[in-house]
Amino acid sequence: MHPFRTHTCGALSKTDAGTTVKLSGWVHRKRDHGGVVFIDLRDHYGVTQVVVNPGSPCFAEAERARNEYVVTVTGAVVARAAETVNPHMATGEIEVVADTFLVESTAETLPFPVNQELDCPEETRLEHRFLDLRRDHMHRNILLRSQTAALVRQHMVERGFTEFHTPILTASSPEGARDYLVPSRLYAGQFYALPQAPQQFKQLLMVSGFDKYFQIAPCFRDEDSRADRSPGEFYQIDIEMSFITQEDLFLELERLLVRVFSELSSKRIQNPVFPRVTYRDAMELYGTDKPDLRFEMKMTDCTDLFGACELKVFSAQVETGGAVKVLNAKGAADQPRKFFDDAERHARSEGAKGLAWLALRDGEFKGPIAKFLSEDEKRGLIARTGAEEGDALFFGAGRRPETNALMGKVRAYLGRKLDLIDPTLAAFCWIVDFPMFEWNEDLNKVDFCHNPFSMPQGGMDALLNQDPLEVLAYQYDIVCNGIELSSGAIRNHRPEVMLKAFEIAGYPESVVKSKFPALWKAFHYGAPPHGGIAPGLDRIVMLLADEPNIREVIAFPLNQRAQDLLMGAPGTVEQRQLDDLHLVIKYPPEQL
RNA sequence: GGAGACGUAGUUCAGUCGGUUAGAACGCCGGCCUGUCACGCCGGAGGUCGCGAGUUCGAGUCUCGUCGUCUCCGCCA
Repeated sequence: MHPFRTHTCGALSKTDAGTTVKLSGWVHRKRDHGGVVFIDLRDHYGVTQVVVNPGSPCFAEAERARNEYVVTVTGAVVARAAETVNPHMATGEIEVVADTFLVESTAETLPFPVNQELDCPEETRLEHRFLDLRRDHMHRNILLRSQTAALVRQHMVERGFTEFHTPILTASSPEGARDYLVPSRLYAGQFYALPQAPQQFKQLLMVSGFDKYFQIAPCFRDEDSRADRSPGEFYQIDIEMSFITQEDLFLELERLLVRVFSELSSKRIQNPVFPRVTYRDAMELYGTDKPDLRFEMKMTDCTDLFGACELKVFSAQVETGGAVKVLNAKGAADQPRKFFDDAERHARSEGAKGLAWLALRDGEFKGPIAKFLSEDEKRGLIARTGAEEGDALFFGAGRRPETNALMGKVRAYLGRKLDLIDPTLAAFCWIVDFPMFEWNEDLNKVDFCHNPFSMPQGGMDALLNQDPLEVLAYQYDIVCNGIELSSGAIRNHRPEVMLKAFEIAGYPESVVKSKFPALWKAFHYGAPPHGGIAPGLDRIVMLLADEPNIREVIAFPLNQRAQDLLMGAPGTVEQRQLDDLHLVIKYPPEQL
């Protein structure tokens, strides 16, 4: 038919004037003047203005064109007259005067405009994702994702890492998230599971003597979604190294992230050597293990100031072992009443009964609880929080963990509302020294806090001689701008230490052997000390693109209810397929 | 599983205290227009106000239920 196009719509310039080109693309916009017709033709590379003059034999065909028709045009590149140059357009110095104009395919009325970035319901966008991805914004996000993956690969290979492909059909793992199961045809009643992460495989590779592993690994978890958590599947930059310390791993990952963020975003990295914050400090100062360090505000523990306070909810905390935590919102005293009301409403929506506040104006504390505080208590507050004229203090009181969590939410709210967050910053930090164990309230027993395969700090000695709830692990998180990119750990490569750790959490030797047969066996044949991390690719791209929602950086995401409305997944299958897999469907009562 | 916000034309939205025939912009269809670039001008079509009950003389508007979407909690070692 017709040969492949000779040029693209993004790169023509004055130097091409006089040449004949063949362009193919989508009708981005049409301006029909009756006489002359202008068509902005768009392809993957950009937009070029095509001019169709009334005398042209293809004039009638061009007038037929509508938005998003696919057309092929041949014609001469012509330098525009000075007064018709469009400075807002990369190709604005030229235009293509059409000799031939072929409509390749037509388009129905669009469910949403492609040529402008208008908000429209996400459901509509996902049902027409192929159109949504044509839009400049999404097109750029998906390109950025590709560039990120390419840069990560290049960097890791340059650093001496080897890329692996680990199995997608694997065994169900007993702990962690809910698995996606794949029924076995050959073995009735048995199932594969899609990997929640290649965790055990990468550790086995360390035992196999590959000492620097990486993989941009698909991971599958059957858990509910969030704005920064896609349902079903996501990608991790999975990394594991042998013969390293926690600090070695930190330096390696800092090198990668600093490079990715410097090359692919305009954000300024707050500290190229990421601050280390202990888990305990993170909870006490920021009320979360993923603090947004783009702004400084920390909470102050004022529990002991209020032992004799008239406010029972304050004074009670000293006796009951709870906490009174205070945030100083600098300069917020003059905020309108609505600001404080909204803060309280926000706190209530987070499950708190109330949130107290004081404003320091004209040298005096003002606010609903001011009259209950003694002069000593007020002086103590000023000394403790550094409150000055014009500041506002926010109080939370109750059980320590819940109060920390609540005030963490309030801190995030204040950061947003008071415009304290510098959007041009990338503020990374390491959260270190996670506890090895925690108290499980439901089961009334000691349980693993995070990954049972982490090495306890102090090794066997710590497990034998310390209160289990005091033992820390070589377990860490990497956080950026309040988003957790990954957990990681120096692993426990010693079978006897592993056994002891599981014993403390109440699991006998038989459980370790039966639940984790591969690692258990491998660690008996010379296991190197090793550790790693697996930052989420989707979340990194989300930060690079400055998107609030992870679905904006995934070409074909599931919706919040884990459905793909475009492809129709999940969907029912033929009885024959069920028979092959030895499956009988047991419907819940409401679906019968 | 729980909570909150939202649901009006293809799309984004307005719609007053419950009151006549539910509006605007963009898009779509038709006509006019030879230099626009978010082209312009004229005309037209397009609505089960998510769905179902209820209150009322009268419901887009109030109440209840339900469905859907998003956000959060639970969950995500």
